[in-house]
Amino acid sequence: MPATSKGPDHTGQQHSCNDCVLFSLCFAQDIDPEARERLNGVIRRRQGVHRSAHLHHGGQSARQLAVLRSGSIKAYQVSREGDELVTGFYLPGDIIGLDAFSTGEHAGSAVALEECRLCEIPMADFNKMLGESPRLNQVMLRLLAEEMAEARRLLLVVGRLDAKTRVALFLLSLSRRLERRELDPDLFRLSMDRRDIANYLGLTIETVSRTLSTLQRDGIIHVRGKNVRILEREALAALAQLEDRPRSRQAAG
Amino acid sequence: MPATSKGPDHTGQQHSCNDCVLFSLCFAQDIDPEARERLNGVIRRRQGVHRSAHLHHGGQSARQLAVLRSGSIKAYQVSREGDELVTGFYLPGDIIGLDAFSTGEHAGSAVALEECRLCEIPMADFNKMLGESPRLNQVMLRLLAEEMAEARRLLLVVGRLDAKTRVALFLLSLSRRLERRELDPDLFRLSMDRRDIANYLGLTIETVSRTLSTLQRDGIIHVRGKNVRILEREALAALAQLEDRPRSRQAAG
DNA sequence: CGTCTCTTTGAATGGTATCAAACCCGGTGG
DNA sequence: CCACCGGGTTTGATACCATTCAAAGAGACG
Repeated sequence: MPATSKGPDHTGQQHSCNDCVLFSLCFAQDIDPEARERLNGVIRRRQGVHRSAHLHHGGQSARQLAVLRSGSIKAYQVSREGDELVTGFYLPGDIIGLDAFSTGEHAGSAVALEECRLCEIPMADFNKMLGESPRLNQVMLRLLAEEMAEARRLLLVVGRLDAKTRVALFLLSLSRRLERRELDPDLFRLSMDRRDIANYLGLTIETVSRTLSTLQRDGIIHVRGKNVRILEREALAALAQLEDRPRSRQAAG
Repeated sequence: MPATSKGPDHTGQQHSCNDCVLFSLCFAQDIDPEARERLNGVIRRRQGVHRSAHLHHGGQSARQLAVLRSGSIKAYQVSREGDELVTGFYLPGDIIGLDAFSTGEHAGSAVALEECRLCEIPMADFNKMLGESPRLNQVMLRLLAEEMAEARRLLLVVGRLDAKTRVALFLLSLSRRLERRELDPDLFRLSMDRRDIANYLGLTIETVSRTLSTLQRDGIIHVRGKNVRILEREALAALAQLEDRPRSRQAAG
């Protein structure tokens, strides 16, 4: 039990993963209790990470791994020409910084979309733990493979589906993730702006806006600025799934 | 030194990674000599994998990890609707089956595009080795992170660039990979058909064909069926890089 | 020398980008 | 309190590129 008698999370004061409200979402649940104990010793709780603050930039050598505790974060990469490619959005419980595992340098950047709190694990400590715990390694492999699968899904969405389907999938995906975090899956706030959504989906701002307007006109959702309410989940899911799909042909072989 | 006095690779008879001509490309170069020794004990050399033969199907539980020794392989996933999504092409030295690390089941399928030879490592043996060698784990993490980076690159290509740029990038990428394998980077054969290329790039067969024709008409490449010769690498690279980039380019559905 | 598949080419359609302008909203200062 | 901003968002008109539909050409193989 926590030594502090305060609430388990709102204070940001608890010092053990075991007491964390996010425990069931965090990778810490999957490692041995002893490893978790060690983790507690090296984790730095950080709060007050404000909007537009960067967790890391692409190319930077990775100083730590982070788990998001509250708020939301945008992951993106910058091409040589200077334009941005949004690769994903992190929600509480998500782990940030896996992209540095290949080279030791971050492949992309991560920036807070709103006020955030984090658990940071210094890379040196983490690497030491990796060297000693095969179990932890396997958990990391699994997480990376999952992120991989996510990237592949996005590939399908971005490369092959029409605008309406992309937006529908985006909303549903977000809704599902919120639900897993025991938040309202039908009424939520988009912490990213239209530009980020458009970039993420491989569309333009105007198309995203138009598509949202269309969905609203059809009574499927209600949008007002960043606030979204899903009115007809069925209809949205229908759009996302069997919207007459362009291209994509059958397999050979 | 090999006991057999034949050539190092063409026979497929050598029984040690140390003698393999692909050693410098293979992940085996990165692990401890002892681990490599153990690897040699469990590796199954397999040849005569013919065109259209599957290495594994999506959903199948992973029986082994494989390293491609010769030939080429197509990786793809199948959606519920039955259509195929080509996620990549493997060349000699590439490792196949990392997608099974999250669930133990393959996320996608892999099929030979031509006659292939492989080194197969039974999953049971490999997992045991993983449990004992943190170094091997790290190598796997790195490989997975690299495949991840590759997927992200593809995301950029498929979701945002116009057809000409996509095709140019595809050709250049292939060319570079061949060069690393000490093959001619300017004259090669596409082992995949137009449908696979189109699917991989998120385009239609016709568009790929037309684009290749245009590149030929402009004197940048020479194409005849599956055979490609790069005539003006500079021009091709120019197309791939600073082709006036739309904010996002996506086509009709 | 047919037949099948893959590839190329042509013409028309259509979805999305683009260009442009209005709108909304929070913040600021008069 | 209101006018004035400036950013983000929405809406409209048009252009363009890739898809689609259609058909001819080229290879592989019996």
